[in-house]
Formats: sequence, C-alpha cells, structure tokens
Amino acid sequence: MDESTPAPAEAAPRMHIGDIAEATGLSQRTIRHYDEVGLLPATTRSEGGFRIYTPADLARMLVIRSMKPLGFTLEEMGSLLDTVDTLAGDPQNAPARALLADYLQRATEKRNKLALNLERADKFIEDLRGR
Amino acid sequence: MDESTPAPAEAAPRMHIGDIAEATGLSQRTIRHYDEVGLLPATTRSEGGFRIYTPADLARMLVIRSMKPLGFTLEEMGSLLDTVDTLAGDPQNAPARALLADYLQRATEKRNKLALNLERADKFIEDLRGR
DNA sequence: ATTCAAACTTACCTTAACGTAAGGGTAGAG
DNA sequence: CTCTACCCTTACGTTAAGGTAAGTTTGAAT
Repeated sequence: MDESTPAPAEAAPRMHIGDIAEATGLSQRTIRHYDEVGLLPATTRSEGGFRIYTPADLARMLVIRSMKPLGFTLEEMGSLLDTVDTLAGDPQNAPARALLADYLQRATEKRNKLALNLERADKFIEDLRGR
Repeated sequence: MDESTPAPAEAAPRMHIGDIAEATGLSQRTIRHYDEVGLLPATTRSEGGFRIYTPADLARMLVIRSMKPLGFTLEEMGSLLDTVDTLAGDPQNAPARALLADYLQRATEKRNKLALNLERADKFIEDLRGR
C-alpha cells in the first residue's frame, strides 16, 4: 500500500464530498453530477472509491457557485474555467482573451438581470406584506 | 359574424400571446405552458383557437414573473395567487392567512439568497475583470 | 483486531420547466 | 382573394438536477 500512496510531501488537506457540500452549500448529489459531467472532477479517489478533493477543487467549486445563479450552463462554466486556466499560463492567448471578454459581457448582462429580479422580488414581498 | 361577436360593452383590451410575451419578457412557450398547467389560463379563445388575455391576466403574469426567480414551483405560485384571491374576498380567512404568512417567509428567505447570489456575482465579475 | 455508525458509492428512475420541430390554421390589411 | 405575420397543437428532446435502494468504505472507539 505504501508503494501506491502518493508522496506525503503533498500536505494539502484532502476533503470528501461531504466536506465540499458543507463548504459550498451545494448538495452531494449536485457535486457528484458535476464530477460525472466533467465540470469538476474529483482530483482523485481513495482506494475504496471515495472522491477526494483538494482546496483548489473547492476554490473552483466556489467559482462555479458564483456563476450558477447567473444562468450559465454547466458546459459554459467549464469552458470559462478552462479559459481562465489558459490565460493564467498564457496571458497573451488571443482566442482565450476573446472568450473571456465574451463571458464577461454575458456575466454582466446576467448580473443585471439578477439585480432586476431582486428588485421585482422586493416589490412583490412588499406587496404581499400589505395583504 | 356580428351575431357571434361578444358585446362590445367589454372595452377591456384583448391581447394575444405575443402581446403578453412582449409585455412580460417571457417566452410564448412558457406562457402556453402556464396555460396548459393551469397556472394562468387564457381568459378565453378566439373562434380560431387563439388565446385571448385581459389586463388582469397580464397583471397576474407579472406577479408570476416576480416569483419565478425566487425559485417557487409553478404549483406554489398558483397556490399563492389563489390564496391572495381568497383573502381579497375574505380577509379573515385563517387558513389563507397562515398560508400567506408561510409564503411570505419563504419569499423573504429566497430573496435573501438572491441578494447573496448577486453579491457573489459581483465579486466573480470583478475577479474576472482582473484577469 | 474488531465493531459500528456515519459516510460514501453506483445505478436506475423521476421530475420540472421548458425548447424545438413539424405541420397546419387564423386574422386582418390590402 | 392574397399574403404575411401570428398563432395553434403535438410530440419529442434537453438540462440539471433529485430520490432511492443496495452495497461498500472509512475511521474512531474499544
């Protein structure tokens, strides 16, 4: 078993799916789904098959959590994350730059829609209070 | 044809589905769906089968539009609207009162979640801008 | 080492809320 | 009557979950 265990030099905390669910507020079912569709694969698995996540995985999941209410599809979210990764390694990558700009615009539009929805919700609630 | 036309005493504007779609920003498909499931039936139909909506229908649709981003199911939205109708005619109706209070609480919680999502979205966008 | 409860897995099924496509009818202006 | 914009229905598909059941794994406690 020792021969097959990764080097313990990796001191990063390892988390199970329950930990991620608690940290993000997403359901385990959702997180498994994201693994299955490739949006956020677990970094690795225990010998018994448990998903094992790293802090980087958690960070990525938190980004996903931010994008989700904006209405991006799972595929779009994956694509954007890949794009950001690409730019981290190659800031001059023109196609990635263009894609990022596109996402930024759409995110802004969707954000504005979200703000509008919030405004409408507040009016709705206020109206309901008067009943 | 004149004999079969409703009395022109009804001066309320009549709208087709396209008008409602434009006024609300919802898709025609969505509006038809709401008719089919009974959430917002068209008041009537033309002889040719076209859905005909009234301003009251439109007002109801706008309420639905406010609730939708809060994540209520179609059934819940219908139920709340019925409850509000009940209370309009019978403000002392205890079960309706209780139900309204329940919906109000849930709407407030969901509103708060929406506000949190907006906050997260803003941070996400700001982060994206720095890339 | 053993036990055990909590946590996890897979696989299959279901669901809500539409979107899309195909084919056809309606309404009203000209 | 023609024509164009609009509308209809039906049926199938899509997306993103959620539920459930049966079986396995994990790790702390003893």
